[in-house]
Amino acid sequence: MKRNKLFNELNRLSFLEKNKTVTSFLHIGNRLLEWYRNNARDLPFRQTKDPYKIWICEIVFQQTRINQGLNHYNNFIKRFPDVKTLAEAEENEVLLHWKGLGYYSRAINIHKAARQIMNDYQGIFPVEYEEILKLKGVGKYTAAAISSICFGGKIPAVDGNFYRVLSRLFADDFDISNAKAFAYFSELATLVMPDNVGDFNQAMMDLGSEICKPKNPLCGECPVHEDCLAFSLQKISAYPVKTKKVKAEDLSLTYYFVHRNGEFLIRQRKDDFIWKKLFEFPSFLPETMKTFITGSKIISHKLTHKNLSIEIFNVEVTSEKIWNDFITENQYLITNFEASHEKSFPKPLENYIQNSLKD
DNA sequence: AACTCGGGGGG
DNA sequence: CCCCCAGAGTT
Repeated sequence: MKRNKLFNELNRLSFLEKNKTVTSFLHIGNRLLEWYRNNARDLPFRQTKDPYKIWICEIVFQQTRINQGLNHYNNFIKRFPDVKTLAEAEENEVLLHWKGLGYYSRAINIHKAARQIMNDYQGIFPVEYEEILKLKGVGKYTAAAISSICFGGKIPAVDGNFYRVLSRLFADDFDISNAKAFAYFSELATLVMPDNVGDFNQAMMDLGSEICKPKNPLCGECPVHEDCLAFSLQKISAYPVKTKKVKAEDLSLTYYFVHRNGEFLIRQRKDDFIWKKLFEFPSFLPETMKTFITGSKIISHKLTHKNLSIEIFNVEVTSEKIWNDFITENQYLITNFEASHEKSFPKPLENYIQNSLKD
């Protein structure tokens, strides 16, 4: 049997092996469905099965809380209502709509995938899980979500919510930072999963975010707390188990806010490292221009794996020749405060530009 | 299999 | 200060 094979492979005594008399947990999934029918969050992508909209919302909300991404999702759909519109747009405009949302490769990949759908699938969103999986930026979770919600696919959309809910339900100490966690909890999910997988997947998301929260879960309001082993053991806070910790490293950046008559210089980043293809200020200034520096400001900014210290020098260029030479030699772009709204900047630079207007 | 990619919010 | 979030791509 596939399940036992997986557990043996992992050399681990599962909850199921300790409780061989229990053969099915389907009633849990059914109770979640009933709860979902009465308690589903009212979200703009809940009234549709349009695979385009479900796809966009799944990408937007990867590693992103609903409240943080909701405006971005609505604006994105408003500007790019369908695959064709998105595919025909410029990459920079897609990035602009991602401004401030983070993980910018999502915007680059979403644009590539739109062109994939136009070129490889004649503009028709692929129906099969294996085909959906081929789209740039679409992994196993997102493919399962789209497949189940839009096309009746029977695949659990295992994400952080699944890890948390299932590990608590079964008081399962499988390490979610283990590379096999996805396979393991996918298998566990199938034991609970009813026939309506699309609603089940969304029910698990809502339960995870509204009830079975990482901290201070509302077990008293949980529709399945009577089936929850961690709850009955009063060990909720012990799950999920996660051993791997990533430490943030320190990183210093230097920028020069080079401006003259209300215009300032920018350039576009590469698609590697941080802030892929976002715009930034020059990070180098020749000796001859350093006499134009009038001051500097240090900004602290935290990323998930980096503590940034960004020093931004204010450079007010009073010589038109030096200004023009600097631009042509380095191929910088010229913008101003108004036009800069049309480009996507890293958050700390976006804030700097906003503040520079007040001065 | 491990590492990397943002920004925001909560305790 | 640390943790987490509707994960995926790269090495």
